Amino acid sequence: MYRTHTCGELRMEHVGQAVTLSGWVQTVRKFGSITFVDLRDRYGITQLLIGETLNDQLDANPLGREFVIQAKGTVTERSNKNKNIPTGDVEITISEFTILNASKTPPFTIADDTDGGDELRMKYRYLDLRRNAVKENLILRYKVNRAARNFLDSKGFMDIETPFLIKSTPEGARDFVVPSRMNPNEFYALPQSPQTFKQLLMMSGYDRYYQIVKCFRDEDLRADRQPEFTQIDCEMSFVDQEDILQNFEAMTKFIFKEIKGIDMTDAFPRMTWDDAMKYYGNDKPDIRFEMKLVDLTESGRGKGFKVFDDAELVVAIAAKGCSEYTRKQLDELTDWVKRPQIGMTGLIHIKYNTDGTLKSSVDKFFDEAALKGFAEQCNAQPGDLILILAGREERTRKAMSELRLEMGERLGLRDKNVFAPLWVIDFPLFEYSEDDDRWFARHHPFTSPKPEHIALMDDVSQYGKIKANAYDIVLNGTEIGGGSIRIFQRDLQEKMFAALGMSQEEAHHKFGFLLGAFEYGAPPHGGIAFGFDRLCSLLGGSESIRDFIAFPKNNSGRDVMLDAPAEIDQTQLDELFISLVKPA
RNA sequence: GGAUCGGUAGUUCAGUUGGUUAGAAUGCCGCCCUGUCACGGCGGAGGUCGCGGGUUCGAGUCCCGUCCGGUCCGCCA
Repeated sequence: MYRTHTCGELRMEHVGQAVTLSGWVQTVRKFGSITFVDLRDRYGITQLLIGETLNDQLDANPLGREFVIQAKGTVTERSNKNKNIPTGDVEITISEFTILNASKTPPFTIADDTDGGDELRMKYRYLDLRRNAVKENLILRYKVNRAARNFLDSKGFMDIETPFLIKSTPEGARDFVVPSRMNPNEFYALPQSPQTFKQLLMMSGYDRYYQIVKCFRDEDLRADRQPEFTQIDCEMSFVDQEDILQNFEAMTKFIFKEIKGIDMTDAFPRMTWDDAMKYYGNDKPDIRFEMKLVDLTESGRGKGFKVFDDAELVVAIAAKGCSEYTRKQLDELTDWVKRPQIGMTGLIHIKYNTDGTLKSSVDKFFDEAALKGFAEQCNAQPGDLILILAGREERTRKAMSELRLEMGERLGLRDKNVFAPLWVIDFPLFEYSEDDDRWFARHHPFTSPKPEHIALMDDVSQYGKIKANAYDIVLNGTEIGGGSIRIFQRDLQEKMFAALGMSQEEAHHKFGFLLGAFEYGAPPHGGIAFGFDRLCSLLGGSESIRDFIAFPKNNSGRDVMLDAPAEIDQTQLDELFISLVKPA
């Protein structure tokens, strides 16, 4: 038997017991004839006391960091207790120890405050995973997983697996593809989500389905995006949008209660997509703070200020208590909006001084009364700073959305420990792409239009006005989930494909299985999918989902530990009838 | 595809307008130490300054290219 206890469980009540522990050497502290060893495993750290009688063995086989050892001894009360660790009242007086495996000196210290940089920790991820900080994140992930399953199980949802080797779909993200050896020159695709399968399961009568499942999208990465990621994927039959919102609001509350002990008693606020865009400039508002966007396009015109007169959009925010900003701070903000990622040409400010006077960078064009008018529109108070951007509508709204978040950050209004959920509803069904000169499904092609908007589908000029029964759940400015009520009638689905520029033949070729299924009794249904990794990172207070994935990939989609992706043998290529073309 | 920041000892970093032998902390090795828990004391080893080219009497430092990593834009139904 390698161990009788773990390194995290011995207490005063165990004093006198003979125990055997196995684990990793965290540190060795030698004092001449006695030696202290901190022994670590997943459960904690226990101090070993190696006395004089074992000195010869210790001298012959010195212990180093990360050696795996087994130690036998007696639980003893410490003379000097350590209040910082749960096992700090006791130590094990060792009578016998065995080195099970030696270790090289690790490239970085396995400690809460490691000295290792990201790159090194990723290369030696198996060592990084020994660290408390990372371990706690994986434990959190496991707990969120359990909580979601417990909730869904209790509501009668059934976990059903769906295949990973499927067919490439035309819309959406780029697919990862897998060549088929048995079907030369043909490829599987890895699922971007189990979307069509879960709909088919509804048609098969499994009216409450869920899966915590990997999805794959071959797009460029970010701190919160991985090429393979995990969704809590759900679908329900015989439900309308309200049923789904209620059910998954309850699930979110359950998870917060289980994981954070937070009671979210109030109903989640709901905001239409139109309002989200208007007041926050994006479809995932961070509502931990107000600072809403105010449209000054009309009121700014006609005063001879060319920047406003020529702008498609003039938009402002009022930053609370920032009227004392210095020239330097304002210049810095101006540089911030001029960065290529934001792409504005300038920033206009109005200081609403505490004495009630107004001072702006455009005094030449706007008198005190006009400035006061702006201030009133922005609901600004003396002491506030009004920031204004003007230009092309889409870019300007986006830039102001970013500036709002930046100001929120600077003013400390984005507290990680405050959780502000909301539903964004009534998304547009379609989105126009200038590049492709055609309409795309904003959510996906299976999303149902609002019934009262179905008639508009006959007129392309009205496409922009059609709203969908689609919804996102947003937490602190991050989309943590989204879904829709689906189309379940063949004719409407065909209409949808047609609207997306797909010929009847093409639609049948790509989605014939789904259209066919609609003809054999498809129930009304809808669902939602939560971004599991993001949810975990939010609950764990981190910006990066990589911290919550045991073996994540880097920015370039590489696994630096495995050094994947990698070339494959010519034999393998031959089997797959694949020949390679060198990139230009 | 683009922007931006970084790459110097095992590790985390410093390194001035280009100028003597490239430093610190920590880790590692050796010796000492019976109550430490960030142990302590003394001593020691440890460098292809990412790589290639250029400018210069002289490059860690300046220029060009390239590779690697972080963050972001585009992209991600």
